[in-house]
Amino acid sequence: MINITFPDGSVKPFESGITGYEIAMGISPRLAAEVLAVSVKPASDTTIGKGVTYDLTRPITEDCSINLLKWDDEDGKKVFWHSSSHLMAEALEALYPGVKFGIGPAIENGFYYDVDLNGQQISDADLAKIEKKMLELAKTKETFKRIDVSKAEALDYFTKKGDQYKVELIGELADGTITYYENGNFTDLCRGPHLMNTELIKAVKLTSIAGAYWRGDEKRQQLTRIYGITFPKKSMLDEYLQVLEEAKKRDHRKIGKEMELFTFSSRVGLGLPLWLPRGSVMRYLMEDFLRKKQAQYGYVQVVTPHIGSKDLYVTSGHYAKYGKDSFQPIHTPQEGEEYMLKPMNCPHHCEIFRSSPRSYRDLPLRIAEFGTVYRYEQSGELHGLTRVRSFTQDDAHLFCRADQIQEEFEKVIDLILYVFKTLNFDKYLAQVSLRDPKHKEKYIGSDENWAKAEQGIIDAAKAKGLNTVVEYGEAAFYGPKLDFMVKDAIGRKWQLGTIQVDYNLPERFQLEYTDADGSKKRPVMIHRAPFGSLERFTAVLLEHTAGHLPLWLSPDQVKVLPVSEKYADYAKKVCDVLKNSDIRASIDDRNETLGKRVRETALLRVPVLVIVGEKEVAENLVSVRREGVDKGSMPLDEFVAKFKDAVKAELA
RNA sequence: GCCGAUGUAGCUCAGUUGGCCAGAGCACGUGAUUUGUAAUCUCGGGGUCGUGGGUUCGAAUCCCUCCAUCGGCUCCA
Repeated sequence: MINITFPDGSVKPFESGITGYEIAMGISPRLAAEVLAVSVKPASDTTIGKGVTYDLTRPITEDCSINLLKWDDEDGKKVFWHSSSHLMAEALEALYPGVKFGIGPAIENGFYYDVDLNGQQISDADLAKIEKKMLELAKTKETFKRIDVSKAEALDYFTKKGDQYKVELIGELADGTITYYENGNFTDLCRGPHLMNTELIKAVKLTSIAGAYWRGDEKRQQLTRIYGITFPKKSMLDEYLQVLEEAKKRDHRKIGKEMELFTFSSRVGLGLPLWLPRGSVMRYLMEDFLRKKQAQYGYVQVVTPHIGSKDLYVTSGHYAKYGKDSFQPIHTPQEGEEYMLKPMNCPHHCEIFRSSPRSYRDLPLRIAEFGTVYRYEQSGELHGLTRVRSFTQDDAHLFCRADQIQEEFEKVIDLILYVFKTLNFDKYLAQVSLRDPKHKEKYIGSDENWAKAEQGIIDAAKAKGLNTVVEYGEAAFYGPKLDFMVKDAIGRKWQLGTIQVDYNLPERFQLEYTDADGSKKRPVMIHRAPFGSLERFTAVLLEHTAGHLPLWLSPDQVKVLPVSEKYADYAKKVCDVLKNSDIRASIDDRNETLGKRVRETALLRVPVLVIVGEKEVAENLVSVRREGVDKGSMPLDEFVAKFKDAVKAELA
């Protein structure tokens, strides 16, 4: 007998060898029909991490805690999509004889399979045919069978089949750990786990075809990657397609153009954004917003140049690591003198720390800068404002003592949460990235410091009540970190806001402070950026809000529209009053119908319209429309007061 | 950087198998109209069909080069 612990904490005994499916059936047949796989974490495994996902038919043979995975669980979806990729492979094999398979994993939204079509061509037009075949096969309720095989057997099978990719993969696996999965006529080398059968897959959409190198190595064979997504219900697919459609509408590149926020020019250069006047208003507002808050949190603001001598980056170590792939050094008339565009602000800030002797009383020293940095991203990687070659980080470096890490983290978390709240990101998750405990040698800094910092981060996240996941091995070589993942209005995830501990740069720059006992100590450095970069944040914010920015951040807050030219003078007067009250207002008294001007203003996403005509002039009123909703008319001063209150409420 | 697709007016797009001076809507200019909450009407200007080369009697259309955009790959201090 074995003891199995359920998510609610209850423990029940079972026969050893019981399967996830049998356990689910024991609870209810309805649950069993819905459950996709089971997460098993042996009692002997005392790490914080998740369990291993088992097939529902795989025997469970030791004391463990389990979690029955359904569609709503990330890992449940993974199994579903992984099985779907096998189903697609089966369909491909049926339609394209001789096709060879690379790898076919589940990804965040669906799955893909890298295939070598053996000289055959495939285009978008063929996808429908493959989808149809998949659904046809799915209906036959093929079971996924897990089979243990020996290495020799597996090598023999795929060598005979002529699939050199699988042969290569098998070559790297240890004998005794190799499994096949079989569905229908398709046999694949696969660790699993999989669904019980294909019938659960009710809706299929193959989304795109792309080239991908075998094992991501551009020197090797190029394979065809086919992307797809599947669902257990047809309605879910429809919903998903609708979200895609919505995402297209919210594309920040499109909205940025419509709202006249930013543009690009190939003559200026790839990936170098030009902020237009309206976008610049927005950007300065974001800076002011954060600068003000940071001042409250004890930050000091600095300004540093856009270039630095090559030596600076040799010292920081970045030259050795990234120099080759960066913008190359700038030469001067002086022989041997070289400067680099700064790829980050930290080295400059380290030098600011060094500019004067520091005492433990000075710590934490929080140095902030909206620092523009330049990174030579590969041309194919550039994308709107999310991936550019010049961007401005809302950067700050906190120099502190080891025992201050937790408190500093807590403060930064507060700051980030304030930013999220003000900009209406209400769904987020914190990811704590720690060392890989099995490979401590990969990281610099002492064990003691790492342990202290990691615990500090975890405790800070807990103290702030964050919904947290811990990932081992995800830390940078120079320190652990905490990242925020936010979900936008249509459910997409973005990584925003990051806090990182750094043991490396203080060492390289020989940073020191004098401690209470007169001894020299090395400070810890924390990098943090709530927005990440103004460019990327703007992109995410535009997609999150579909361009309907909060009032305080709208480049144009109010548009004043006279019903006809007859009321233009009154409209001008109203507009002046608004401007004098620090409201970003402008007038549209063009010789166009009111309907047309309302429409155009709405398309520019100006949040508030003030309309004045005969009645307003006579009674000294304004008629107000906010985000398409008529708010009726009111005296001008009442409108100003209400408007200011609304802005204040947003920033509270 | 690599693979694939795309590139026609400021924007969104038509342009059949190569064949009259290359089209539409919006935007822009003009005149009329003086408008009450998402598109008033008139007339007009505007394009080396991404670039350079080639095939052809003839190229937006076919071929090659380069550039850019989009989707992936790789990378992300």
